[in-house]
Amino acid sequence: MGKIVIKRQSLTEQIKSILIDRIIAGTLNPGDRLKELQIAEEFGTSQAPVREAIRSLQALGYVEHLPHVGAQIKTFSQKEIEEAHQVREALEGHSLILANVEIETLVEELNKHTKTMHQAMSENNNATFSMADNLFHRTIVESSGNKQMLSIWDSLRMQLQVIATIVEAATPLDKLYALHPPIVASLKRKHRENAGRFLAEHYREIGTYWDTLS
Amino acid sequence: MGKIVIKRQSLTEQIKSILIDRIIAGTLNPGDRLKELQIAEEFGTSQAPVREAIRSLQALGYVEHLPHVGAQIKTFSQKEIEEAHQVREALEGHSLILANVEIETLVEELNKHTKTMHQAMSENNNATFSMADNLFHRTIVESSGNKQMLSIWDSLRMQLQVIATIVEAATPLDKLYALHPPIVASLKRKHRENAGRFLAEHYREIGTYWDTLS
DNA sequence: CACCCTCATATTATCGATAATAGATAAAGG
DNA sequence: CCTTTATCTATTATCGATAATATGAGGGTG
Repeated sequence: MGKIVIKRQSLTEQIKSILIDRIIAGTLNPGDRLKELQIAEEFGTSQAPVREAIRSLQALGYVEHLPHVGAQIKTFSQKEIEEAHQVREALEGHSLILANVEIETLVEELNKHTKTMHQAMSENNNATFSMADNLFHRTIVESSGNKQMLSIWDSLRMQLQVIATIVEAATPLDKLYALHPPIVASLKRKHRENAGRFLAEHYREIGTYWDTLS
Repeated sequence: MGKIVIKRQSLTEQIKSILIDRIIAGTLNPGDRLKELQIAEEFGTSQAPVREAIRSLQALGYVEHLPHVGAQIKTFSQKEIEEAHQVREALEGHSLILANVEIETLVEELNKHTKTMHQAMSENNNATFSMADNLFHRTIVESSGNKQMLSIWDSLRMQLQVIATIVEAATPLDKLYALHPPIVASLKRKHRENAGRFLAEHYREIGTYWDTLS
């Protein structure tokens, strides 16, 4: 029966998602402090669920927590961002080898995303481009059929989203776009190792752009 | 001055480490429930720090939490263990490519661990073997100079420690041992790609042993 | 002026108590 | 005898209040 399930979410969960939304939306910026009681007052709750929400944001890598001092939205050093890129490259590269699904299906889906990128590029729509770019890479990891791998990949999203926006604002989208079709093309020919090489090339280039910016 | 710093750790931290110790030591087994008030009573604290400690164990992947039901030590399915292996292979493989340190130094350290393994093997000391095996692989990831990669690798320890013990108890240590020297040998000749291949071989074999056991 | 205290203040960490919930058990109805 | 509904119980989730702590301001001292 199509009974509507009203999911009673705990306060902690609700607060957590609101805070995450704010971080992603940029209402909360890196460096901002999260004061438990202040937030509690805003939501009309006690300190406890806010505190728990913050701790769980910490586990997700959104905030940094110092004992007896408090939490603040995490700022990412250049080194950390480089590291995150390397981890992603490792995961994506290995996913290409594992790829469980039909290569055809994977290629098709990847093509969908490159098309979106292409479209966004011609409209100079950075937000859409960024999203499609993200989905492209996520699709690769998804194809491994390894949930943990995907969840780890996702956990790095926060750090990289920041820089992605910056890089994509400062770099010609066509150059970024051009890094993707070769990967798909290699896959289409079932040359997984080659696809891996183009993936490495992709990350090498991103690194270069990032370096020139910072 | 050599003044001894008594680190005043928060109750949460203390409880957390005690619980982790118990999980690793096997005092707490997969499936066991963690009841907040019961643990609180044992430690003579209130519910709050226990609850926080448990949530942080959850973040670390040691326990599973169900709303309004509670937490229990996580049990790992075969699928999850396989996934964890794949993630480790991805990270180690990419670390071999990144390896920042002098290859010589790396080779030397890896040799140290293979020697320990060899020694433990001849004494049929599974515990030592397992530890050296672990260190061997951890050293590889460490050599990448990527802290996040190492910390993710570490986070998979829990799941794999369980199976490592089982596999190593049931598989001739010499077969397991034999999988490592080729990796070092390739590295010594600066053939990183080859080293990667032997690493893949290593994980393939472990997977085989694991399959026959379950 | 630099340094080391002391104290005030803002905020986290912890407490003990209560409310809310899931799951088990018993009762009711067909 | 089975199914559904009500009640009970163990436990988590949340509350409001208090204790403990870090940080910064001021004030004294060399």
